[in-house]
Amino acid sequence: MISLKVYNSLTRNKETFKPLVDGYVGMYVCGPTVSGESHLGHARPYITFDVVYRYLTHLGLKVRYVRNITDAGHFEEEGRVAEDKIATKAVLEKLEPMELVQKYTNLFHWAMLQFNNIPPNIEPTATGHIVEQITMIEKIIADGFAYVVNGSVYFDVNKYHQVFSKKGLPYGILSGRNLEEQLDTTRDLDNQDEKKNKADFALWKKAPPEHIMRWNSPWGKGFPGWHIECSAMATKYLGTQFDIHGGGMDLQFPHHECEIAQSSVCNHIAPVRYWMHNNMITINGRKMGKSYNNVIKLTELFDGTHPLLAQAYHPMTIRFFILQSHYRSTLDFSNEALQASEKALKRLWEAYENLQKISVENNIATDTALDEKINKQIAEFTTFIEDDFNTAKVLANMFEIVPVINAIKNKQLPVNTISSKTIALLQQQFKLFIEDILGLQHQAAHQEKLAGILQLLIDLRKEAKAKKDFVVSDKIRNELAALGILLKDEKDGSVSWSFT
RNA sequence: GGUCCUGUGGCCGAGUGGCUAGGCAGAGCUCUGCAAAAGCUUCUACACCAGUUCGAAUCUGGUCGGGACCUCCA
Repeated sequence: MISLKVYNSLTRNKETFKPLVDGYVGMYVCGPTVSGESHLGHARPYITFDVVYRYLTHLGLKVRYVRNITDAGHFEEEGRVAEDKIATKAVLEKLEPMELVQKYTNLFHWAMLQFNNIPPNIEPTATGHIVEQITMIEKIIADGFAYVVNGSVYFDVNKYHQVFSKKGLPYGILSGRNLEEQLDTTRDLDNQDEKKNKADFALWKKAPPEHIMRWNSPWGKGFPGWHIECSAMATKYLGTQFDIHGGGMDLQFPHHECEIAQSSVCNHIAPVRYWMHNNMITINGRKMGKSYNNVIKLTELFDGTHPLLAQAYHPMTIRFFILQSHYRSTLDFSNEALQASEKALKRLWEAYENLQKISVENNIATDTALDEKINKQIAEFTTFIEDDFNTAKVLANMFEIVPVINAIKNKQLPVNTISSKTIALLQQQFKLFIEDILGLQHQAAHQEKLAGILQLLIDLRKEAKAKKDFVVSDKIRNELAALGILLKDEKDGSVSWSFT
């Protein structure tokens, strides 16, 4: 029996999670558009849903986690004919579109690895599923919910709304919008004229001659519309209805709303049971996004090259920073906040390492009140994570336990203050939550420090050699060798080192 | 114009009717050759106004501020 509660954007309620098929979970998360580098904002959904994936897996569920790669940019730019984002940039950078796509896909994968995100089980690409998308569009046309104009195909939102409202699936069910109330942003665009109604959205777009990415279709050469890829790939790999669909809140409308419409027409069933949306990362209170020109790229974050950054931040610091807030709240970025996270994570990690070193004997607690309190706090790890993944509260509880761990380690508290049973439980639960569920990992940032330490030893050895104190110089070299570090006196007088 | 979210102490950020959030920063103490670390103690809060209530940061109404979406966007 699962007692996990998740907030469902569709019902705007926390609901007890119940998989469609006992023991299995289908989860689809909107992946990146690989037309550029990922920024801090992008880190959030993938870390958030990584924790979701990890926790569901921990519950013993067999999760199929699908996260797409959008490698066919397709959107409209104001005042111009439809054009392909990726193709445009490719020209600027003098790259093949697929070369560009590969470059940013690789970079994305690298960043995900840095964050210790577990790769999805299936990572389908939009360009690899053109056939499925065309098939889906054909079905929608056959059912009368889409129309062809001049080589493009549009979804008939009004008709959908009329027919599917009766089935409890009005257009706007997810985002809570009324078609009539929307701001009229229609401008004098060629392709806007093609639409019967301004709310209609493209399923397939005719490719203008300069458009590099193009595929044959029953309607001529073109490329898929904005929203169809996710519907096609989710259906293919997770079935006509699946458990969880995740993504950023900014995708709720129109992207996810359109997915519901397309899939409902095609498969005669609403596609998703639980819609989960993470909130935005803001900077000076404003959403981080390309259009606001306020993004901090992940590479800039990791090496500290952005003007707003006082230093480089380790990916684990970013992960921790994100997990310290609830995923449905906005999270405001600042240098100060990241520095706080860096220190906090260090404190947590050191306590965790100290904890694992405490040897468990067979004590009975001398302070039963404290012992009980800690047991309660451990139990709450589960309570909190099951309350819509409240990672902030899980971490807060851990920090409440940290002083006790440190005090025992420093012998400021005797080890038998709390029972050995409690210590063993602590060791096990800290490991489970910190490493397995929150996915925090030991920082590899020590590498730089190690280099500094070795340089110091090399300098000390050099001084000893200069004084012909070979006892000391040999001691340094030999003991380092015993530790697996080889010092090499180069011909030019410099000293290098390597691991043996 | 519509839909929705939000306003917590120096900073970040939990919390949704009574009970310590937590982290970072600040102060004091203990420990300490010095420093650091660590432990203990501690100061700054719940935008404003009104209402409901025995009791509100938490519910209701209003005011003001910030934001998201309605266009690609995590």
